[in-house]
Amino acid sequence: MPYPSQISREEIITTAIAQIATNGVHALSLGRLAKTLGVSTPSLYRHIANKDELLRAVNLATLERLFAKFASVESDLPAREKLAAILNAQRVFAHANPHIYQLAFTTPNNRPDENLLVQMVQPLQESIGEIVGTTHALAALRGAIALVHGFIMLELNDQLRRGGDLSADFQAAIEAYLRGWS
Amino acid sequence: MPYPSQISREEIITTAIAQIATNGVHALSLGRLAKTLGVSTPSLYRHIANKDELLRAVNLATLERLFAKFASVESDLPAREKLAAILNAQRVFAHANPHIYQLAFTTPNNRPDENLLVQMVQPLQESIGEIVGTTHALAALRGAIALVHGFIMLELNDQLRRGGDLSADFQAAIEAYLRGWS
DNA sequence: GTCTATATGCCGATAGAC
DNA sequence: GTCTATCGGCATATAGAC
Repeated sequence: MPYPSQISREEIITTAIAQIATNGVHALSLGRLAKTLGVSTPSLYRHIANKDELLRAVNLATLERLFAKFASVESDLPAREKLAAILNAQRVFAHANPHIYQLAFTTPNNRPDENLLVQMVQPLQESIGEIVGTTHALAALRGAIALVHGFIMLELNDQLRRGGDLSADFQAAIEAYLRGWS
Repeated sequence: MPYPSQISREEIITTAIAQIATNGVHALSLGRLAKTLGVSTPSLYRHIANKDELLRAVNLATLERLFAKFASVESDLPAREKLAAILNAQRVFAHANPHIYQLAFTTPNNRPDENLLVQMVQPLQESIGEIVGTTHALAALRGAIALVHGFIMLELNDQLRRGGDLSADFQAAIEAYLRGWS
């Protein structure tokens, strides 16, 4: 038995996610990844095309996890509460997985499939539609996502440093935004 | 005249900005930068401490340029129009300088001085205060910046791909947000 | 104090043997 | 499907000429 290692693509992706999660994307090198898995660097290329393709797989896994959080929000809540719960779930997820979250939304190369994204925001769009009506649903949806994503990005990059209760400000901003559409 | 090159720190920063602006941060290497300037790589270290310090200088220049755009907005406009003009100026700047803009707001290492940022958003904060009152000024300011920054980030990373008029949606979202605070 | 020349040790990636 | 060997490029650092 000359080469007993027998590595799998899933293993590679999982380990890559773990390394990114702890120290950021820059901490992920194929050399370190291979060493952690107990194989040599070139062996990885039997399972992944290159580093970009690996990152694309990482981002797909991230979006599926976030999507699952959206889908698990109590579906028979009033539209406004359900919407608030979804938007809050995104922020909670981002704070629990800061490096992973930012990687998924800021790398233009590793963009996932469009259909997945549309499917992902489906629960969001439905709740928004109930509140603002179908005419302005897309604009209102884009603004809501922008508000949530922008707040998260500013927080994760330490750009909101003037004290106060950031969670309270987040809630207040969302409530104001939705009030404005009513 | 053995060493006629006579390079300056300003030249280095300006050239670095140009290289980042055309092809992104990843396109900036000190080797290429030195070659463009007609000197060897180690020569750069006489003017900059390292690459991170250079990027910090680049980001400072970016924020000063953006700050200038804010300050040049007609100051005797009604608060609401002035605020809309400032927020729109940020989006225009970001689209004109996508790589530079994202670098300035997404790298945790190269964060600029806090005082500068506070000073930068001064015109913004004043307009917001006039509209929503001083009690909620900070929360409203954070939400406004989050909405604008988030929309920009989603646009620049090609995450808003379902057609429609993105500029119109941007304006509508901001108007709704401000309405909600009134 | 400015430059050049040179060196170390990473990185992603490829070729070819087993 | 794994390995060894190797490539070019990268950031960084030091020695020494002028």
